[in-house]
Amino acid sequence: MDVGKWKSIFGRYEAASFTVNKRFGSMIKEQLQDVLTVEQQMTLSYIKRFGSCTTTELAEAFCVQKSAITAIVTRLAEKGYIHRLRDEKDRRIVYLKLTEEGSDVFQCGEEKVFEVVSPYLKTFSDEEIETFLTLYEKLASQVNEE
Amino acid sequence: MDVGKWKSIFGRYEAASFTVNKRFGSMIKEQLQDVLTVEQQMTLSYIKRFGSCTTTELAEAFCVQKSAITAIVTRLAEKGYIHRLRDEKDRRIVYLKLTEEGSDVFQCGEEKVFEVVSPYLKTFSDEEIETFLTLYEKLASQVNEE
DNA sequence: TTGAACAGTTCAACTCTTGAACTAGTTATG
DNA sequence: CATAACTAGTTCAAGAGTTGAACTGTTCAA
Repeated sequence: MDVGKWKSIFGRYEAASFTVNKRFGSMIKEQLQDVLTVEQQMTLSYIKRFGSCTTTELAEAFCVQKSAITAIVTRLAEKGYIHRLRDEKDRRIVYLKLTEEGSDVFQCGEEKVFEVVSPYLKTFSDEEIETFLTLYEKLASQVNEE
Repeated sequence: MDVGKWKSIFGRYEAASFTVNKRFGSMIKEQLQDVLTVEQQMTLSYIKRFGSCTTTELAEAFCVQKSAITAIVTRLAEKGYIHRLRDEKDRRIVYLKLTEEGSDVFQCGEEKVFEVVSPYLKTFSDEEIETFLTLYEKLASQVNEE
């Protein structure tokens, strides 16, 4: 009931996320220049966070088919930023790890992204940012329960 | 100063937005099926909101080159969802408008997207959602001041 | 009048994505 | 044990989105 209220809330969410995502996305792309694409940076980020991971894991986290991940990983491997390691026990599995260079390139990009994004976060008070992040994280965890 | 605190906040923002955007993006794509892509739906949404608009306006709003918009608009026009109207006074300008069918297709997609997204928004209390949206909108407006 | 600026398009090249078909390896069941 | 079903990952063709350079056509100002 009160569908109108929720339509209005949905519309506000749509508009805000559209603006923030397009603008931040464009700034991030600009910072990464021609070194990495945004998807490639996120892929390195994911692997770095978990130390190593598989194609299947990445496909689930990114909500895409495994073949999409294979393509991205192949490009990153060609650039020398990732290497593939076969599991000795279960030889179907391929572990993805960052190379030394991949780790450096990621870190450098992340630093640049931080420099352009953080000024916007800093316009909020401590309390505001904490409230905002807590609610955003709550939304993320709800959405993650599939 | 206190760079560590802002790195941590930045990391939390990155993680939450990654999860929410990938999951919602995938759900939205699934709802739109093979009728429209997400970008196409957002393009129709923008035109609908303003009644009519130009390629240049869309390129600015979407933070992409004009040629990217031309490609999307051409596909939408081929499907019969948009028509192009030259300005009679300044014949360089092309106004984009939805066709009857384009408006219907957009509305139908929007309804389906609402059905899958709104349940997640509804898990918040009235106060939480209002606080969250107010802060998200504040971020959007900050980011919009280029 | 002519040159600069602007709106939009075209084109080649690239990345990302899907979905189907495939290879290779593992597990379960009779 | 054999073999069928499943699993991990890759390959491939096709299509969407994107960039950046070159282009057409139009407007405007010096």
